[in-house]
Amino acid sequence: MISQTAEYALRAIVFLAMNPGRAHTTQEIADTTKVPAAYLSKVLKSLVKAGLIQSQRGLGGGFVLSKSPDQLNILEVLNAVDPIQRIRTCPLGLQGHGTVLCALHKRLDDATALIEQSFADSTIADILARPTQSTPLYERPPTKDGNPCAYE
Amino acid sequence: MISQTAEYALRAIVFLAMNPGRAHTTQEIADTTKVPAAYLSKVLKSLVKAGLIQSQRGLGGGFVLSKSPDQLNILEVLNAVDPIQRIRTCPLGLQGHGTVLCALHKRLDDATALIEQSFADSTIADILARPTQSTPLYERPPTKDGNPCAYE
DNA sequence: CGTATTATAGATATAAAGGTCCGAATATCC
DNA sequence: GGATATTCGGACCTTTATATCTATAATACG
Repeated sequence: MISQTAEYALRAIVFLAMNPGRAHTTQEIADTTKVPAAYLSKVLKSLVKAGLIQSQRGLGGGFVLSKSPDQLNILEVLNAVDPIQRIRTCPLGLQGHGTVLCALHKRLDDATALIEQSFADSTIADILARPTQSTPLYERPPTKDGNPCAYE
Repeated sequence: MISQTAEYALRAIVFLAMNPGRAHTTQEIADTTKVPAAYLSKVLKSLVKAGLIQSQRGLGGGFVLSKSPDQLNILEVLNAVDPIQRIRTCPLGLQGHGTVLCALHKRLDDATALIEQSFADSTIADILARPTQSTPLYERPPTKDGNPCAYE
């Protein structure tokens, strides 16, 4: 459905949203989200480039969200690493079709639009707020002192 | 959104649905649908294995649909070559989560379900019936005698 | 200033998807 | 039966996605 890279990006964003107040290093995010650290580093770079997170080098450095979780939706995260492609012209390259899609590709693009809208409508804050039996990314609910990484 | 392979499979199925009555060779389908013939051959093999189309070797052979276009939906075609994967267990492998997904993965699976349903609801016949300005796969509308390949 | 810490950049390796090729099997036509 | 057309099965190649590794630049702290 979404690429591995997009999945990793979402995990990182959700982690940062759940742990605000200070910067978090690649290693720290990687450990909790169970993502290969070296690869996560690349993904985070893309997120910085897209302006979704900010980075800080050196001691005490790491990554923080650029904006509040209720102002950030899933679609923005996906588009930063692995853009959802709408079908705008005939994939067969037929001249007569031009920008008017045939029924098949219209149907496929409708589905794409559906997903696009669905992701645009759900913010990261929605995910954090959503009541479920298990906390995102964590084995058990975070501790009161806000340091969930003490677990495991 | 969907893989290249899935796109090719759909083109082939739509082509066969639009040209019933006789078998069509790999080359014939490839030419019209603008798909590399050698690769299409592989895709068609998958469709035969899944039971969506039937093959016939030798002179006059080729491929035909196994069932009527109104009994065949897009989801079946996709699942034959590139199955849509629902998220059933926690991708992080967290024990405490088990089969109950956390909010993030619940959200992603909801989107997957949305697409799955959307594709299950549209049959190949729907696509053929849908009025649009351009005929699926073809530069111009098929001729009266039912031989659209005369074009180009 | 020197050292530890951390992101950044780029080269390289591995796996999966996409694509090609060819010989064998099967069917039709004469 | 022989010639021809066509799928089938598998080996092979190419490109892209995923992942790792190493060196470098920026920052903080003493």
